[in-house]
Amino acid sequence: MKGIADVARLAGVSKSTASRALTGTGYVSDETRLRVATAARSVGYVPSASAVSLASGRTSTVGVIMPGVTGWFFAEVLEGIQESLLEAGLDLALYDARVGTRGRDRIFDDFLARQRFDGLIAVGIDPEDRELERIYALNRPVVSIASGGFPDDIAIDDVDVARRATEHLIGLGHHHILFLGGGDGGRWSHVERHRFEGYQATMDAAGARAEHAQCGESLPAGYAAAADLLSDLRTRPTGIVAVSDEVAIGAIIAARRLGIGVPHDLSVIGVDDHEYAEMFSLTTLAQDPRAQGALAVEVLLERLADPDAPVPVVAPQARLIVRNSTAAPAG
Amino acid sequence: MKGIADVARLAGVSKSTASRALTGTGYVSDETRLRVATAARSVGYVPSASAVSLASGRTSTVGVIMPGVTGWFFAEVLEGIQESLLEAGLDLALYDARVGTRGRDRIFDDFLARQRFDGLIAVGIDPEDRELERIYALNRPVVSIASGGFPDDIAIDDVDVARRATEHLIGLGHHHILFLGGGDGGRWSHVERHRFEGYQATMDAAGARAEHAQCGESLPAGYAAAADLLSDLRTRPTGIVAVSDEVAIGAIIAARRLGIGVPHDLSVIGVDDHEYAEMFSLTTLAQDPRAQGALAVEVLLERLADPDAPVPVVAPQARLIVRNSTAAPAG
DNA sequence: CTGAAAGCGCTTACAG
DNA sequence: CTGAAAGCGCTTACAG
Repeated sequence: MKGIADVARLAGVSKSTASRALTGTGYVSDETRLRVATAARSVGYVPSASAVSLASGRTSTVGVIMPGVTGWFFAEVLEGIQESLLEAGLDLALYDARVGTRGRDRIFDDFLARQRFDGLIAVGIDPEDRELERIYALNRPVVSIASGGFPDDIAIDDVDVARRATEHLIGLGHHHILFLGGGDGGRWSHVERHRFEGYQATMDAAGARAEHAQCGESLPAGYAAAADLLSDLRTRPTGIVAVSDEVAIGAIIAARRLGIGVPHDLSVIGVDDHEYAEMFSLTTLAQDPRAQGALAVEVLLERLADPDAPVPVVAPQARLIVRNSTAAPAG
Repeated sequence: MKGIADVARLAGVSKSTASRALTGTGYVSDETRLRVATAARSVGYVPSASAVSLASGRTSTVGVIMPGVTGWFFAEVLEGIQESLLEAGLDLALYDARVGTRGRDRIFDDFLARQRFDGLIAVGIDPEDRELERIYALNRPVVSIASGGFPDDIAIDDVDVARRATEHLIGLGHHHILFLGGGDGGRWSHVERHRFEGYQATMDAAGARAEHAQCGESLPAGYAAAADLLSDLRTRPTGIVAVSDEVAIGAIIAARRLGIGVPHDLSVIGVDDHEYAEMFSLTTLAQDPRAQGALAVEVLLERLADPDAPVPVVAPQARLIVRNSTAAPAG
């Protein structure tokens, strides 16, 4: 392990000058800078991360907290974040705070307090009050994606998205439209809640009756819930607004199993533009979670550079992609 | 920010004693230990991670390097690792080294060298020679899961797993069995290669002709490849050994679309026991990636505690789960 | 069992 | 533009 002292000696300068040359901070003559850089390269100098952190107060790492990495949205966001971070030369500390786990409590009680990061990106964590307090107590820049409780949240307008999805079905002539998603185990995430509200308001405005079937946030959950509600011919809707593409695709698979044609007998619309959306011809409101992750990094870096300058967040837009899972109702 | 000096002062001891009491290292009287602990709690003492690292040489973080977090296997492994790490009080530094990205090169060239971790877990990275060298140059404990190139890899026996899958179909009376997976874009991962070998050897032994269709490692890829190869009646196999459940499920969906009954007209067997396996009644060889992640952490911690004691790795076992995607061939 | 002192490897005012 | 010195906040021999 060669240290900065070795570099300095080799370049014939002091450690201070070597440090300034290497970090690009403070005045150094071009000639000296070059000599130091050459020396650093020739000894294979890699600064000690802990020494840099201790002396400078900066960790060069960003913390990411999310409730699991298993869902499509979270995995995509995480990759988007990671990609931008690698580009910026920053490390990523992952905190997987799945709801209801002991690990989540430990993260909020112990891990965050260690402050092994300069800033934090919170994704879809729907924090409880005490969790939010823990985060603010860090007194570090925080950027949130699709999370309740934070200002300037990076997220598509979930109310509007559900409104557009519902209007799409109404525009096709549907009246009996059901909202599938949310309320699983009595819990609603912020995202689920907002999407349901958008659906409900649109149905109200159209003079149609809102109807809800609860459902977990996964493809098998959508499958199970849809299999259930579609099996009764009398109560079967002609259209489903699904809280997400995973749920929508589960519903499509269930419908096919029951011999219910999509879109002939049943229209299904989702939100996301999931990796599988195309192969299921799913009409959906596309969002780009990877880009949201990249945006979060960008905003965080600006806040890190200047904590006082308010960085305005441009809200990501959802885009309607009409495929072949929606059509006018039969008859 | 209260430091250890504050704790020491409050407890009426020296910093050295406070440190020993807090870290549990070296002799301290029980009474002193208690007083220090109380003092630490009362001031809300949290040790500075960088100071601890610099002084002790330990980072209390584990690096995890994997080619993306998007696949089922990787996401599950990652959650298994994270859970165990949280339990052990260790941080997780994630390095997402997707094949062919600039990020991957930066990880191997720059990020790893910073050594911001005490040990590394490599998951499914199929390292090139120079990448492997970079890792060994770190001179830190490394544990690998489902990766080529490392000794003591934690993985199910992929050759054997494919053998068992193939024998399952042969035992049901199938002769025309195709292997779906691997070779996408000319690339074979170690896992794909091994599974194909197990399939091939079993077919050879049974005097049947091995047949391969290349396919990427995802559900839509399995769907597309299967849609292709199943559409020609004359060449259609009666059984498919899929490289993974995602590919197998894609194939099942494709078969259904084409009106090919599973398992009546086509048997499909996978490997994994994916989250969706049950809803597709998929016969598969189950593995538990979450447990593999936990095992990797366990092994790594032992190696960290005593780098010389060779820690034997108990290979995870795959378990055949017969569901309803496989049956005797029709006719 | 405890404390004084050195040291981990950098960065950062400060003086020149 | 450069260097000497202090300091970041701990841990760890070492002496007692």
